[in-house]
Amino acid sequence: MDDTPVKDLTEKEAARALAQLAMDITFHNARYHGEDDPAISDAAFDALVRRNEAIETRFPHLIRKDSPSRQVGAKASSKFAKVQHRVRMLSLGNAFNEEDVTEFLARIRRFLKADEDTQIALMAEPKIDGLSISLRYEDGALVQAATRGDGSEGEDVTANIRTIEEIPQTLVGDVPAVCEIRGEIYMSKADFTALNERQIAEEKSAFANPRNAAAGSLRQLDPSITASRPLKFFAYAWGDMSALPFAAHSEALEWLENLGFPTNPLSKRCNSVADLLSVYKHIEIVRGELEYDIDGVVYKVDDLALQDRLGFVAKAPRWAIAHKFPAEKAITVLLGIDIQVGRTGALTPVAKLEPVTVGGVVVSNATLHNEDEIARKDVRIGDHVRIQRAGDVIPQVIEPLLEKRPKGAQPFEYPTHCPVCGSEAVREDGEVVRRCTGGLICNAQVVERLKHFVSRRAFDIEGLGSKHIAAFHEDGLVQSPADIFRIKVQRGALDGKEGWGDQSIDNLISAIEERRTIALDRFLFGLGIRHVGEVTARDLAKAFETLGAIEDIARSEGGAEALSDVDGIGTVVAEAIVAFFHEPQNRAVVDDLRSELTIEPYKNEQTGSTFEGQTLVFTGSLEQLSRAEAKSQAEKLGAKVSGSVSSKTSLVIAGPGAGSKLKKAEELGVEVIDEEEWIRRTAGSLN
DNA sequence: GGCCCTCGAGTTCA
DNA sequence: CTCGAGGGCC
Repeated sequence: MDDTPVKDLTEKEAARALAQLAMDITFHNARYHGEDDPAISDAAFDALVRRNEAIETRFPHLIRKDSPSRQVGAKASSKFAKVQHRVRMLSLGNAFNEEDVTEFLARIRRFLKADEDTQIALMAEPKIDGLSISLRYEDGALVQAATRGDGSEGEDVTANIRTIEEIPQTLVGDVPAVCEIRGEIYMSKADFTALNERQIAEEKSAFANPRNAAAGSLRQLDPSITASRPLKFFAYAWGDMSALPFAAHSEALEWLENLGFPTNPLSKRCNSVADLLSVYKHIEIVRGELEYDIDGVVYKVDDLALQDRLGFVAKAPRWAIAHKFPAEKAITVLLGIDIQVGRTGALTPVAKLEPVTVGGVVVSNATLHNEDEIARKDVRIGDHVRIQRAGDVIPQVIEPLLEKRPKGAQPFEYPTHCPVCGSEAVREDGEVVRRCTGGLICNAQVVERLKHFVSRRAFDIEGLGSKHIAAFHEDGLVQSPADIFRIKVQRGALDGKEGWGDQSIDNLISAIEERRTIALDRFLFGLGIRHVGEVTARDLAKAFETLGAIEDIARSEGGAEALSDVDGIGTVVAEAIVAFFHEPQNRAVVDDLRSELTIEPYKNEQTGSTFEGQTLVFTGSLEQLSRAEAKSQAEKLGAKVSGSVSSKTSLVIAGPGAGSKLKKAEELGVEVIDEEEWIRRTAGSLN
């Protein structure tokens, strides 16, 4: 401990000292409470606390939010603070067999326009079954640890992470000013078993598997409990970095190791599908002997420059994939088949199962997808069925065991009417899904739409989850989405209701108020227009920028064509949008919402590029770039990519074999360039 | 007209 | 996570 007398500290030194003290005290506190051997003596610990107090007394304006003096007796905050990830935390696509892996590499080659002879190095590493975490170091000091959450926003678990021995509190040596190190927190199998024995001895409930034990341990509000749980860590990725001191994934792993982070010893560099598969097989063989659970092997393109070119698809990178081990299977009895009604009226069958443990989790429901699926598999109520957890998560019925079929078991008769509102349920030509035609008279549809409206990717109103919104609808408090924003006015209706105290009502109301201003893309997604999901909603917002513009287009003559000019929107989606905005009930809902809300126009990113705001059309074949890559480049530069040439088109990039689009561009006098020129013009602005 | 890639809409359990 | 279907290229 620095022992400069408090009175001699400059403000800057004091601030730094407080930061360090906050860290140290939290750490030692956890050690003290959680382990038999505290790292320092009680006297030394007291000295830290006293010094912290003294500095705070002298510089009250420097008291930190995470000051230990505030935390004493104040750990009751029921949740962890939210943390925005500066760089999204990824999820991965999956491969389930060798064919998928071959296809993964073929896709990469296609995208990069690399032929068979070009070697693309990849890293293969075990996929640890734990929890992803992001550790932020500033000037070498661990300042924040956040869970993955939904990938863009996680929870602050810094205090708990500080109790994990394997995670360095400081990075020594010449490291970038900002380093976000990412990896997996896990609990070893042996520690898990021991923990469960302890839990049982203390008459507490046991954890289902090491992953849950690790998750439960990390999400403790009291870091001392986390400290008592033997959590471990493997580093394998990074987020926000002020500089990248490596150019390949393999180099990154070495760098991480040199900084003192545990990295997985089974990671291996590969040059072909065959290499990848042999690593996979090896890991599969040693899997049982590893001291931690893994659920597959991750393959990543090694070269970061190539990763950068490959970019992302929705939430997953094109340059990585998880090759999953075969799912664990189990046999149980099909007790019944429930029919659920979704927000679009889709009737979905759900299998009710005799509870059974699969992959460490008790499963009692499984999806049956649709009518045809039940017929194809010929599963009947009363059958013994084989089930598995697909990708180790979602339970699914694989097949019935015919030899065990009870006598008289009848094929399942799919309902032709909605089980909720009784309206007819029909299958459109060529569609697999049977839908309730009740529309807004169907309670199930109304409730599901409301749930969608408040869901995380739409309005995301904290404290107003699907259960609450369903209850509010049941009570007649919320009929249509806009009613949510009028709850404040009727707060009396909530008074005295079970589970709603003054404080929780206040919290709910302020959470609702927070969403009274909403981004256009979230708003559009929340409306639940058929075929308009998160991505299409963003594309629409990007293309038209305001709700008014979208409504005008949709209601105008030829609106569907105008909409389908947007890349990614075709006739079916365009017509769904047009239909939505013509339907009087929907218009009423939208107008009602508009009177309650401030809808923020979409701000197209300022990239400073000359292509910003332009509409580009690629036509003909491209020789150096793949179309997908060209498109992602254009978008990176803030341009829109359209599929057809119109008066709004700013530039056409034409390759050999261009036909009608090129002709039209010439007619309209739109500038046309070739691929070479495109590459030249974009060269400086892409990194 | 067929194929590939993406997206939407459905799903479970802790 | 999976499936089906829409969009767009070839």
